[in-house]
Amino acid sequence: MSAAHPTLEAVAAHAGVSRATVSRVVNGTPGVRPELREKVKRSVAELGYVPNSAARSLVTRRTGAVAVVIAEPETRVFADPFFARQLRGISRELSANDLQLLLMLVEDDADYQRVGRYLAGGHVDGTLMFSLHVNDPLRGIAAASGLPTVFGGRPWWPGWEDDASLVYVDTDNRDGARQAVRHLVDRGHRRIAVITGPLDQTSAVDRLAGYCDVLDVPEPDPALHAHGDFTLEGGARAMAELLDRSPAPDAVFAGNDLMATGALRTLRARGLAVPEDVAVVGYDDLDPAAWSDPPLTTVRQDIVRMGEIMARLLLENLNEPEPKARSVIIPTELVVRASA
Amino acid sequence: MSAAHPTLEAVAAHAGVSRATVSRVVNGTPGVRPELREKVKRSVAELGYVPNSAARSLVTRRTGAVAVVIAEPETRVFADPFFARQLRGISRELSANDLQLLLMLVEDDADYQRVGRYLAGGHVDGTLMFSLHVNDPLRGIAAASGLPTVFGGRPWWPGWEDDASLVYVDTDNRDGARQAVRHLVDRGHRRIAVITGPLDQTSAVDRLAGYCDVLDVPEPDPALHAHGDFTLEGGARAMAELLDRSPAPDAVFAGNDLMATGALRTLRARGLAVPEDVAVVGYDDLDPAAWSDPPLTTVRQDIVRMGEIMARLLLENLNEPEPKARSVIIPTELVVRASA
DNA sequence: GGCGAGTGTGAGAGCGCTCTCATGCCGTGC
DNA sequence: GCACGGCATGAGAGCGCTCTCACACTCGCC
Repeated sequence: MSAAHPTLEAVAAHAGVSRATVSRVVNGTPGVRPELREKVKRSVAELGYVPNSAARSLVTRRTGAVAVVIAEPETRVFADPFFARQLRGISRELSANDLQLLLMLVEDDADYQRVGRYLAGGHVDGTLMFSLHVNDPLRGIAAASGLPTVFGGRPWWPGWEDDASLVYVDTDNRDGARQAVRHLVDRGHRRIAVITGPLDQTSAVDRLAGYCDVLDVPEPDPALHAHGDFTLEGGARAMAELLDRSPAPDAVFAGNDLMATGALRTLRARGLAVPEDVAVVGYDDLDPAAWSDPPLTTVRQDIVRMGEIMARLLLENLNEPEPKARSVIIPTELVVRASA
Repeated sequence: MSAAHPTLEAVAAHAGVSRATVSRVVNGTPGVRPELREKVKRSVAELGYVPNSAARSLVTRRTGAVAVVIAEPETRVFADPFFARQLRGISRELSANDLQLLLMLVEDDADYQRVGRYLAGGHVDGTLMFSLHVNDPLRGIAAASGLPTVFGGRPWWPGWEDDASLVYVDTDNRDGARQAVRHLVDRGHRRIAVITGPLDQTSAVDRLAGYCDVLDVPEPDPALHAHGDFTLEGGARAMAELLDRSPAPDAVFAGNDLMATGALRTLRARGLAVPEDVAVVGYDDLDPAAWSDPPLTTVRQDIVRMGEIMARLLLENLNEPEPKARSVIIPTELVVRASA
């Protein structure tokens, strides 16, 4: 509990130099004689000096903080460790660059307004935004704030492709789906069905597109397409629907592991063997995928890395006034287990 | 992209009053004629004035930010939506009070140092800390920072019970376990086994204590006690161990849902019926508990609320120089499903 | 030996705000 | 009619820092 917080002034007096010199040493600005530099450093250590960030950012116009805005429905945030992983990656990268992570969870309209005001108030240097909503206000909020922004997940609003200043990071959902479906094709499956997630989310849409790519169709055969909602129950229900059609599919690509697990449940209930009667592939490779019975063949995406890259892109934009960072798509990888 | 950020000065000029008056209006300080107050408010709105927090906190010595420090092994943070929920609760409460949430994830020793320096630097008004580690450095870091601090989860270090200034929030693990085991007893089970989590975590220890309470023993019967690690595999293994002893248990209380699910798997593999041959109770009531086969009887804890209460206690300590907030234990609730 | 270039250091202004204190105005009471 | 208390307002200092600019000093060169 040293004597409160010493100021620059105090350190300067202690070291017998001017405030300016101490400032230079503290900030690593060149142009200070090495011996003086050492002396100042000793004083800093001795007094336990820590710069006052408020005073600093008052003059530098830099806050040293980045806002992470998450506008997701509860379900999604809680359903999987997605955000925990993402935050881990972001946190790593930011703290390596001495930036603070300000977390803003938005739930209702009032939150959007609060976030908007806060960002416009210049309390942070940049933002990282997460949202799946088709036409989320975050896009406008980010623009209005004038802050460098990186989006998590491919955005989806009218004309986004033409917005050259837009930077986002996403995993390669489309290619992941391609790998999954190609695997099924390679195993000799002919009637490959698809259970899609909510088609107002880019991840679900892109995975469906990958499925179509491999089968070389513009749209899925309605007989082989069932709609799920990324939940286990939805997957179970969709699988039941598919089985009730004839001829029944001999393989299923589910939009995520949860739905794949639901499908497995339905198959077991009907006495069908996996993968002999029906092969199943999931998506995400969350822990439960390996625990399912049989263990799930699925697509893995590196979420921690996605967070790191988002932070890194933002850092680039922070330092260059002219944003030159471009969006990044993170590759995905098929993990083959017993279910297909 | 309005004309940069107007200052107090600008608003004052626009409204034809002094800086001091604008400040009074912005901060809601009484003693301004209503009509003047209105006029100033109009100017604020018109110019889109937002106070500069750096300048403000430079003079008030308040930062308007709270650090949330999470020092948890990856596994734990990712294994369940615990922290997402927790953060949701904290975030709600903080933003309702116009406080920012600064998230600090600590992974290695360097992180501890960084956090220590940061907190000691007075960049935040208070901290919320999470750690399960027996002797986590966070305790010392919190003390050294001199900041109001609330811990998440019962702390566990020598002499913590005598530390009157300590404030923590936890769920009532012990009573939750009591409810679970009492339920098994009430159903007529006689040989009730327990699968514990890692006994260097308070939650695992407290749940074991609740088990002992109901059975009225100082320690679990070694024949009925197996060690797990809060993972599915661990639960499966522990269940196998228990079944290999004789006489085998007719019920199992697992320290969490993951281990309970593992136990179910082993039981199914051995052709035993649940709950007829062996009843199973879990703990946590995460989503997968309801999806298991059969659905898990388990203990629910209100994690969002835990976060809210942590934030609320911190707020009290922030405003009262003399900490008077006391720790809070959140009640738990048994959820009866098919497994017991 | 004098001059310019180069380098290291200090003085001082000012970032935007809060808050104390002085000032001015009104109404009340004798 | 004058003194006084109370209330609304403004002037100004100062929070701790950065950064520009002026100054001092050293060196090399003609």
